[in-house]
Amino acid sequence: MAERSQRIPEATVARLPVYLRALVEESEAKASTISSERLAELAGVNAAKVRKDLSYLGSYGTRGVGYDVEYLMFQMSRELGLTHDWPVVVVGAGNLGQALANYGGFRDRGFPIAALVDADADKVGDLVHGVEVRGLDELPTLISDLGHVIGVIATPAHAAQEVADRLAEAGVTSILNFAPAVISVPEGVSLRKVDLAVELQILSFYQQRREGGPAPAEGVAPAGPHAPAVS
Amino acid sequence: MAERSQRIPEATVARLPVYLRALVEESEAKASTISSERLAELAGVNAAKVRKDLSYLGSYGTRGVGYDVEYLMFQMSRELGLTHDWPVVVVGAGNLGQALANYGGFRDRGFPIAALVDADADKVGDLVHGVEVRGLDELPTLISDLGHVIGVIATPAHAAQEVADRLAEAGVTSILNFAPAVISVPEGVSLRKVDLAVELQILSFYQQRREGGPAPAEGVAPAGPHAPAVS
DNA sequence: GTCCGCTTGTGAACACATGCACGTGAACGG
DNA sequence: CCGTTCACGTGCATGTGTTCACAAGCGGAC
Repeated sequence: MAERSQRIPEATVARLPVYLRALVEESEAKASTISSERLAELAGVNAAKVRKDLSYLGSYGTRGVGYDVEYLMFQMSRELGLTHDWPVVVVGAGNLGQALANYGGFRDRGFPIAALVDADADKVGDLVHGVEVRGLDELPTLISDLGHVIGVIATPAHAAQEVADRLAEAGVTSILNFAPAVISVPEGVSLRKVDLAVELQILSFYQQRREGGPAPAEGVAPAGPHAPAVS
Repeated sequence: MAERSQRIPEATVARLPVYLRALVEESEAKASTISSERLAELAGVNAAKVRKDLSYLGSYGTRGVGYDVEYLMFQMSRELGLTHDWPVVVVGAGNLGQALANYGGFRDRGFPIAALVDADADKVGDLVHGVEVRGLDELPTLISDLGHVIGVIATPAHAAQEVADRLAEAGVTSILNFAPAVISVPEGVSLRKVDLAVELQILSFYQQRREGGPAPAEGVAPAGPHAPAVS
């Protein structure tokens, strides 16, 4: 097993970081081995899923015993590409962009904020948590200096697609989009999105269901004063 | 059809807000009808999926023509429970909590920040974007005053589970968790999570794959420069 | 050396989601 | 009034993900 190039299902990939975090906790608690059941509890999933997920990485467990915490952590970090830091370039120095730069959690987890970029000339030169804001046209230089980076889009929606284009053009192949807009990227570029308003709306859907289904208003003309503008 | 209580698949629910946003854009562009193909383009999915998703809401389209933009927006808002505002209570007035309070995008979309809560007595009383920071023990009062709210956890990981417990106890049934921790909630409470570090780690996985698979280090310690890019 | 209990690893069944392909019904032109 | 065109709605096949259940294998006891 441990077929190096075997494809790992997307759903599994998304859970690996959660397992890793649980392993770190368990490691700090001085545990040397961990069972799939315990790991499942910490990760909030069921044990069978843990075993299947881990089996994609290889047969790193010992029957009757469990998994060696340190060894599994190491293998998982390696698989996730976390054996070295990935510099992060944040585009958009507004509220969110600044909050991201201020948040120390990224550096601690191997994702140092290497640059903060904004289109607004007034912001260029400002210092945010020790990082100087750069102009948007410096992007290509920055990125070729830094090597492989992860690009984060924290701009208003209307600017998101252009920023994505520029990032891709500059050679960035991993992009995390916080802007509330659907953007497209060339083949070979990974894109993930985090849309806070969408998350709230999904919660709204389920809450409203629990309360007895959609409002009864049925039939009549679409015109009239209805829902608040939701964009 | 249009069976009110028919279950809508989770994957579909997660796309509805994206469709809604696209519809708002299209509406602002003065379009009165829209085809599944156009909507698919705007939402970044394929047309068959759009039609299947919309069919769960009811047969609101017209064959040969498309969907009436305004009417569909209305029905979708209703289904998502967006016909009225949902006040949001943010717990944790650190970096992220303050950024959320400052971000105007939520209010515009029907999710006004109604309260900001923190355990740190030094922060209580501060004003953040016009919202006064309250103490954690005021939570029950706040929530019973506000009615149905959405709770947002923006605390450090170690505090997340306790905050979730307190929110649930106070009657909150929709929680969005930003803390990098797995938390559990009672039956009947919806929980969604946004974990920025996890997103970055997922991107790291795919980027590292593109570069030629995990570092070869099989036996022991990591370290050392990794494989060159293989594009 | 053998047995026993424990936990992994995985085949198979099931559930869920996606995408195709085509039937269906509405609008419109002649 | 009929035929053509268009785009929706949906049955079906395919693919992806989850869960169950159990054989296989390891470690420890004796």
